[in-house]
Amino acid sequence: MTRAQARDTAREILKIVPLVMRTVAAELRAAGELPAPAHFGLLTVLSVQPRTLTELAALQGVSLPTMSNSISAMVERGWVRRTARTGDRRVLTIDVTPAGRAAVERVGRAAEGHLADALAPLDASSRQRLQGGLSVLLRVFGQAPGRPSARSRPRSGRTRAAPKPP
Amino acid sequence: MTRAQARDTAREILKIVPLVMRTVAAELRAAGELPAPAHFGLLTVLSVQPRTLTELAALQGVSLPTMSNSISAMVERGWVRRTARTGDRRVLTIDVTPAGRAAVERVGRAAEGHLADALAPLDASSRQRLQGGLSVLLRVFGQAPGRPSARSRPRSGRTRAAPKPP
DNA sequence: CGTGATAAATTAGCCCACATAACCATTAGG
DNA sequence: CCTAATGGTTATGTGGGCTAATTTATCACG
Repeated sequence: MTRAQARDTAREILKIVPLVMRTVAAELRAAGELPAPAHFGLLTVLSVQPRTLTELAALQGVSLPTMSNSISAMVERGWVRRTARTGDRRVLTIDVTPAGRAAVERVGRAAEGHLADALAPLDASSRQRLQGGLSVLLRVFGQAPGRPSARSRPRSGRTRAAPKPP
Repeated sequence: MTRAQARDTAREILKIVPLVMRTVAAELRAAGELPAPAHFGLLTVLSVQPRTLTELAALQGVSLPTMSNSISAMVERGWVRRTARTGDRRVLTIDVTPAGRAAVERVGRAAEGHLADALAPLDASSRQRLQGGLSVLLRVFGQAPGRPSARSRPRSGRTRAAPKPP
């Protein structure tokens, strides 16, 4: 892809993606599935197999605190569980509950119901173009590129002022 | 498009679009262009021609208060201006300042720079699929569907009975 | 020509997603 | 042991989105 093509495509993405995002979010909101837009991908990932928090954060391209908070919210909704099933007691394994699987089903159907009206009039050619484009997007953005920073705090070890004896 | 196809596509969109959104937002944030993801489309729309707040809200598919706040933020950044140039003194016309046009240029270039690395390895076929898919998305989500928002408040003149029950 | 409905925009109050910085708890290794 | 590294959580801030309520201006009409 040439530079000029990359630029045009970048601008297209900047223009279109937020629009799609808002539309989908609004539809889910209207369907009473408030907290879905960001949690849906998470649930589908976890449906494949349980993961640790760090894995999830890397897969979704968000920071660890963000993922921790998202998981907390989903735990409160009863969609996932935090369990410590490895030998290392630091790591938590997140897995989906039956309620979580049901939620994926439900949100998927809600989204379908609302998007179908917009998508239905597409002819076969357009549908193929859309799905082809989506698959390319998945390949390009598939797993959180570009945030190599995460784990490299200097932290000179002198931070410990008041130790806390239990 | 069949029902089943619509459902699959809807799920794809739910899975991919937030990913793309986050990635792009993170890149712009890292580039020091914090407030861009949602404002970029706005600036490009306004670059074509000035608009009123209500028009903008409808075009972008957001509520009027949201648009008002976004515009306020952009006014503070010096990217757009609010002027009252119509006969109707209720309506404000929003137009882009030279600084706003420069910002579009700059953000476009920043996004290009960061997306180019991801997009460049695509072959011609993938690029065409991507752009084809984007154009379909634009057609489908092009202008805020779904929010007919039939504001049918049960009108009752000046009733102000219980505004804030704690 | 008032008066009440409607329309355009703003303000106030809330929620969610994301980020950093700082912290606690555990493990690894000299 | 003691120190560094690793996995998660808490604290705090920012921004975009919403609804409800308010303000200001225009319009329809008896």
